[in-house]
Amino acid sequence: MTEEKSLNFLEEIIEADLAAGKYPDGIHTRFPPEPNGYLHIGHASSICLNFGLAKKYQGKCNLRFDDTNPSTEEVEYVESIQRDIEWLGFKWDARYFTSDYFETLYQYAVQLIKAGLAFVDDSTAEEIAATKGGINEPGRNSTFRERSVAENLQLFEEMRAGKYADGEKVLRAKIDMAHPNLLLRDPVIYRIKHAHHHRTGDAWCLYPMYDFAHGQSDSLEQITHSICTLEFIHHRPLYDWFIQQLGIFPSHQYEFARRNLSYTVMSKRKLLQLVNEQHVAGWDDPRMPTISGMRRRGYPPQAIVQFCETIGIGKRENLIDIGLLEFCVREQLNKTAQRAMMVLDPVKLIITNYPEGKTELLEADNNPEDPTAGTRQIPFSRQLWIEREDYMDSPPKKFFRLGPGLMVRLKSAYIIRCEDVVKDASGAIVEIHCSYIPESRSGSDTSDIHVKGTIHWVDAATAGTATVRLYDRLFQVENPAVEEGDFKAYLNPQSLQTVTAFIEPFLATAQIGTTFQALRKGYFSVDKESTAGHLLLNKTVGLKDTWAKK
RNA sequence: AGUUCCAUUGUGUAAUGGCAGCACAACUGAUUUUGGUUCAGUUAGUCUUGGUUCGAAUCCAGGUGGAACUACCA
Repeated sequence: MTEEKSLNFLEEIIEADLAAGKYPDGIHTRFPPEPNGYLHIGHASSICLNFGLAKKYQGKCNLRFDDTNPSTEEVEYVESIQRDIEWLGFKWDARYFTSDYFETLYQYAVQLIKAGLAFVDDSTAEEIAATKGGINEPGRNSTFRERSVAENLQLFEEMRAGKYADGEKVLRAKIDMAHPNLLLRDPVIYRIKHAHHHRTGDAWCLYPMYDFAHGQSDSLEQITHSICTLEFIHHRPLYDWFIQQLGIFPSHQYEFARRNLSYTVMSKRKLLQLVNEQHVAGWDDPRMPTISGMRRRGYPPQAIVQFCETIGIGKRENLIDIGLLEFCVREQLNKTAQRAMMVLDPVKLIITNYPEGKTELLEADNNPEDPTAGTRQIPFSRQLWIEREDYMDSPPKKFFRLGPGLMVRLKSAYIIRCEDVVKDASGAIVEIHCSYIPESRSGSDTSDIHVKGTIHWVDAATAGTATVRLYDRLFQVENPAVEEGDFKAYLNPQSLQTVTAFIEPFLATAQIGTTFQALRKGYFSVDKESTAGHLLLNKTVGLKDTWAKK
């Protein structure tokens, strides 16, 4: 018996269906984004679920763009969505657009009209809302509800032909105005919209509503398991009703709880607002919870997939600790990232007993977690840059760095002892003077001195510079969505800080998109706007820091 | 208030009538030329009240708490 991973509730349903022989041709899922925004980490969860389930059970998964609302949908979004799915490592079996089915859907509507199950309503949107009733009162039938089939057919045809203005008429399903589920109170299924569609152009001025398009599209593609988020649970009776009345392939809808991440927002409306009002630099700003933002920040796709698998799926409200995502990112990067030294907040360190003008090359591991990564050589000389926070005038106990008389090892180099500091008029430290121990050279240390701390450094003579964007959480509160007032009031003003850092020489040629670990400081990724003469880095995530916590 | 859904350590998720487990987080300790990694360990949970049962996180009933629904958005 091998150890078996427990099943989530969807896997259980699928295995039961398969065991019952319901789907001899295998299961078929789909990922159905609306091309009206960029994909975010919540979508990644759905992508992993739909594509993952298809793969696990040797089924198929389609990509279908749910493009029934031309006023918000754009080609730019279609392209970004495809790019993101591919980057995550998934391949769709077929790609469709709901707009591919516009003619079929129109014929389905005609079929409903003929069966006396749909009617053209001349009421305004306000009138329809007013007669809808509420959660505690039934709605009232529209005065147009009893039009003849012939009249409905003719009016619907005229609607398609463009005879009416936006909002003048709608097609509604005829179900039950007293139904406790508000969605079944004669829902609107077609509305007039004289708008240019990104794919069908001006061929239509009539567009189906989600409820009249989604289930039928699933059915046309023979989707067996149509997985969506919890808020669609009330739509399921409608989904089933259309399929049943139309007598088409019975796809079934299943719902799971959307994933929420702490310290960010996940609604496309809010993300769009952040972009439009320039609180961030764009959909792919590294602070955004979008797939493209995470890619630009340096998150490896495997980390996102691992995260989605780790959090699993369920049906309850949730707020997942962003720390878990960061753990997954570190876990992936730790195994693969090139190591390098970079000083973010520099202070000059002078090794007083090291000869002026001398430079030697020292050997350093490219990745201690991966012996095959080899080593590289880094220059070392009398003047170095070290991190300002690695020195303290009066250090507390257990501060394993520099202070008056204290010793540390310079990573891959020598052990040094702090002898003196030079301060300016305001008392700020301008230079730290140390002596080094020649026989403590890394790899051939015969000094027999053991120090607690090791710090990173960069040779001042050969250092390059880089502009580094340090990112922090986008919001100051755990769950901006539930706070009072405008969610933007909770944005973290410190979410982006830019510094100029010193880097060891080889980093200057780092390619766009590569992510490396700056020793002791975290992971950094070369931004797409980086140029040969000007290195631009994004902080991907810091290292776990058990010292800073104290 | 009507309908629907949900409730397991701080967070997320398992246990499908039979030992409440896993991951993250937190905390100890060991190792470490990254206060990283790795390793060993600790803390901490079944919303509540009844019922069924030899036995309930699981089944039933009531309560409590939370969420969703009243767009010509998806």
